[in-house]
Amino acid sequence: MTNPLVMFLSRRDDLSTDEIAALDALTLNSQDYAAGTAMIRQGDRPTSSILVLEGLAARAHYLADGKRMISALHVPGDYVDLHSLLLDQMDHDVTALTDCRVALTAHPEVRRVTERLPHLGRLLWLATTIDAAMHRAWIVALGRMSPLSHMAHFLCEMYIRLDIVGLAKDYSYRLAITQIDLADMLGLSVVHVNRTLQDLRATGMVSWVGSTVSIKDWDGLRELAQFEDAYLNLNKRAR
Amino acid sequence: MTNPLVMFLSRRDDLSTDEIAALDALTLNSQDYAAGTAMIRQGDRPTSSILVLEGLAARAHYLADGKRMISALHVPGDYVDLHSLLLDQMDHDVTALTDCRVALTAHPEVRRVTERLPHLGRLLWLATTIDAAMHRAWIVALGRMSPLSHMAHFLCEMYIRLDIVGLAKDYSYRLAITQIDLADMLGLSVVHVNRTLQDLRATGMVSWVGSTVSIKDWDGLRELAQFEDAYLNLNKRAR
DNA sequence: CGTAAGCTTGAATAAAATCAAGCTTTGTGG
DNA sequence: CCACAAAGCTTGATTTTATTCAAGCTTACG
Repeated sequence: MTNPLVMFLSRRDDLSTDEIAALDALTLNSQDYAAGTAMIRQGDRPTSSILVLEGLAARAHYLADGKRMISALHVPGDYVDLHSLLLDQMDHDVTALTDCRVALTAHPEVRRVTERLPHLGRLLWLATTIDAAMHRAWIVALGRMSPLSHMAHFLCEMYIRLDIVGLAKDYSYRLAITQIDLADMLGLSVVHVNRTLQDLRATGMVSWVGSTVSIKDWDGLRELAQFEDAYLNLNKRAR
Repeated sequence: MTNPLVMFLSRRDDLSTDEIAALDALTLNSQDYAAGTAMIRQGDRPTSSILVLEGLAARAHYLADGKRMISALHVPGDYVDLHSLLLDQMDHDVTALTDCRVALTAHPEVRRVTERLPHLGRLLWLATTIDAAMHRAWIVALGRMSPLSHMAHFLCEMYIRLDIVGLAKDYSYRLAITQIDLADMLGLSVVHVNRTLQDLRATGMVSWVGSTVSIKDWDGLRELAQFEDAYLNLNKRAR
C-alpha cells in the first residue's frame, strides 16, 4: 500500500529516497475514527499532526444558531492539521465524514524532519499553501458562482485530488457524503442542493449513484465549472 | 518608521535581533503601485515576493462572464505572494485597491533566509497559515452568515489586523475601499451591500464616513459577527 | 420487518439580484 | 473659481433565486 502523502508530494516535485523514508516514518502510528466522530475539536491544542490515510474528513465550523459550515474536505494524503504545528489553538472541528484511518505524528518529530531535510520542509509548506489555494477557489465559488457551477467545480476538484492519490479511475470515484454535508460545503440549504443535483444530473455530464460519482463529460463539466486546475499546482518542478 | 512585518510577526512570537535584521534586509527595495493597478497578474510566475508596506491590496479572481471576486484583502505587514516562492503560477491577480508601497525580495534571498534562520522560516510559514485561517473564516461567513453579520465580521477582522500593525486608534481606522470592492469581497450585489451598510449603520455600532471606520460598540459588533479572534493567532508564544 | 437516516417533492415565504434612475462627491480643466 | 464629468452612492420597483415548511418516499440495516 503506497503512502498517499508520498503520492501527493511526488506529483509536485521529485523526492529523494531519504525524503521518502522520512515521510514513511511519519506515518507509522495509525488510528481509526468512525464516520461522524471528531478527530480534533475546536479549542484543542493538538500536540501531533494528523494525516488522512483513508476516508474523508471535513473542517467543520459551528455557528451560534447551530448552523454548520464545512470549509474544507480532506482526502487521503492530506494533512488536516499540519499547521497546528505552528498555530495556537484549533478554531474549528475536524470530523470524519466517512470511516477514516489516519496517521499521527508528534509535533517535535515533524519539526525535526523539516529542519533536517529543508527541501522536504518546503514541500510540507507547499502542502499548506495548496490548502490555502483551495480555500480561495472555494471562496470564489461561494461568492460568485451559481449553485450549479459551484457543484460542478466541487466535483472537478474532487476528481483531480482523488486521482492524484490513486483513488479515481475512468473519471469515476467514490464520494460517500450526504447531501447535508454537501449543503454545508456549498453554503446552501439541503432542499436546494437536492434540486441543483437533479439539474446537474439532467445535463448528463455527471452521474452520482449511491456513493459513486462518474463524470461522463469532463470537458463539459470543466466548462460549466470554469474549472482551471492551476491552483492545485500539478506540475512537477524543483521547489 | 517601523517595519510592519516585524510588527506582524513579533505579535505572535519573540524575534531575535538577528531575525529582525534579516527581515529589515528583506524590505530594502520598495516600489509604488497606484490605486487600481495590478501588482501581479494571473498566469505570472513571480521571481520575487511582495510585502505590503502601505495601502491595501486585494486578491482578485475574474470569471468568464466578467464577474469579480476578491478572496483576500491585504494590509501592511502582509506578504501577498510569499507562497509564490513555492507555487507554480499565479491563478489570480493581486491589485492595489488604494495607492500602495510594497517591498520586493527575490525568491532565492527569501529561501536563503529561511534556511539560515529556521525559526524565522517557521514564522513565515506561520504567516501563510494565518492567511489560510482567514480564508476559512471568510468561507464560513460567505456560506452561513447573513450579509449583516458578514459585514460586521469583516469590519472586526480589519480592526484587529490593522491594529496589530499600528494602523488603528480608538477603534477607528482608515478603510479607503468602495462599495463595489466590498460587494466583491462579500459575494453580494452593490445594491445589497449599500442597503446592508445602512442597516449596519442603523444599529449604531459602526460609523463609516468617507474612508474612516469607527467602531462605536465593539462588544455588540463582535456578537453580531460572532467574531472570535482565535483564528488570527494573536498569542505570543514560541513557535 | 420496522425504523432511522437520508432523499425528494410541492407550496409558501423570504432574501437577494437586477433594472433603471437620480443623487452626491470628487477631481479636473477652462 | 466655477462647470462639468466621472465615479461612486442611494433609492424604488420588479424579477429571480433560495429558504423554509411540511410531507411523503426510499433505502440500508439491525
